[in-house]
Amino acid sequence: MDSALQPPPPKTRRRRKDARPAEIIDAGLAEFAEHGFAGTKLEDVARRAGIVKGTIYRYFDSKDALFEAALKARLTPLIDEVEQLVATFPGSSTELLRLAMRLAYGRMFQPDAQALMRIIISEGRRFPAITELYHRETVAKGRRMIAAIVARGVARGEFRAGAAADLPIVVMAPAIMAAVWKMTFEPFDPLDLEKFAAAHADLALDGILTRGVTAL
Amino acid sequence: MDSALQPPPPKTRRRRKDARPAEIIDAGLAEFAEHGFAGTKLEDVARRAGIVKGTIYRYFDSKDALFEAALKARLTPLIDEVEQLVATFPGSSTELLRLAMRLAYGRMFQPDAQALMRIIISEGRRFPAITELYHRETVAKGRRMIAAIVARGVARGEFRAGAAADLPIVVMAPAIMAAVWKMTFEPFDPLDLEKFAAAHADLALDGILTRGVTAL
DNA sequence: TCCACTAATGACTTAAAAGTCATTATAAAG
DNA sequence: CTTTATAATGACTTTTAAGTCATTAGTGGA
Repeated sequence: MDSALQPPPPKTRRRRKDARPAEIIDAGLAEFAEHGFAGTKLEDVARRAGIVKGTIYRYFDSKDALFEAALKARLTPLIDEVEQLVATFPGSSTELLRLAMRLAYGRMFQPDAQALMRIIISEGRRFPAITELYHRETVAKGRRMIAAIVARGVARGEFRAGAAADLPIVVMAPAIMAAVWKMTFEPFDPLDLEKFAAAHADLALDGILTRGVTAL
Repeated sequence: MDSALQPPPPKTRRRRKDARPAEIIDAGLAEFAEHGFAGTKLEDVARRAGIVKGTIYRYFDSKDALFEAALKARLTPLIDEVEQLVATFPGSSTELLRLAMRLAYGRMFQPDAQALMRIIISEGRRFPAITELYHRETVAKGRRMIAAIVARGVARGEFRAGAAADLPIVVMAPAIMAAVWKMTFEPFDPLDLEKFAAAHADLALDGILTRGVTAL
């Protein structure tokens, strides 16, 4: 059932200079996500990539080098155009926020994004340069995006000002918790992403929408 | 400046049969939190505990055994009485929710609790039994507590029913994100806990409170 | 004060995984 | 078809850290 999917590994040697690095990186990312940096064996990475350990060293100088290369290669920066979108979006801020949340959920739960996140959380402290890069290209941009959306909503009178509007990251926070939950407790206490995203939107919107009358 | 705080390690051997295990566990927990399971060297644990590697084996059979013992020893279960509290609390559900949030923030950001959390997130997949224990004693109880509070609020007409009330964990989610944030991005983008907790309460409450009139 | 028990030591063995390199075999060029 | 360059191999060395144990020395009891 497993071997039926992959083409059975060719018995003959193959020289594939330009396909190798990406394959090694894929294999490495998967192993690093599963076992952490220290727990990953290059022999396992090699096996997963269908090669032999020595071959890795033709393309990467060391385990460290592979680790950095893998993360850098698979780190997809948030496109800056998202900010453009916020500036030119025609609809209501509620629609815009919902759109942003859909984008966030659609993206954060991709296997690759999850692997990256897990690695950053687990190993980030030991690789500050990479954490900083990840933060700059992903986290900070996401934060700015939410801030822009909330600011727009407040400016147009659709969202109320207040503590949440001052620290807009709190609006997206549940999505991040969901990601962490999935990578940790999913086997024991699975989380229904659809329902969760709905609950998140429900909570966030009714917390941030202006209303005619405020109770209490 | 470092050596001024600790009493300088005694040059003479000391026999301290009953103090050792806890000291080794403390040292181990710190090292595991910092370097992960595979990345932790028992020699470093020993140095941190002011002993020598061999001594660890007098008290623990293996690295694995120390790891499990350390986590189990420092895992403080949420007390079941919290549910009692919910049942007998005299004030409004808003007050009760705020109280629960204060408890959660007060507890989750203790160094020990943070270390535990970081280890569970990083290593949990490889130690399912411990993850399950952590989930049962901490996560599930916390979840039940929030659910009880929200249910009470809905029953008393203070909180509105809806998606968020159906999945009450979303109400606490931002606190968990804050914990993850602190353990990962604090050096690059520090998070002001006071402000964050306020923003969280602001968002959550205004999302969950019933109101006379609902806009849009 | 001395003895006996055992906590603690540190030098040791073992295991495992990182990293190296001479050899082999593939593919592309002539 | 042959040659040449080099990607790939796998057996190798080195390094690192887990785990062992005979020896040493604190400590509580006689």
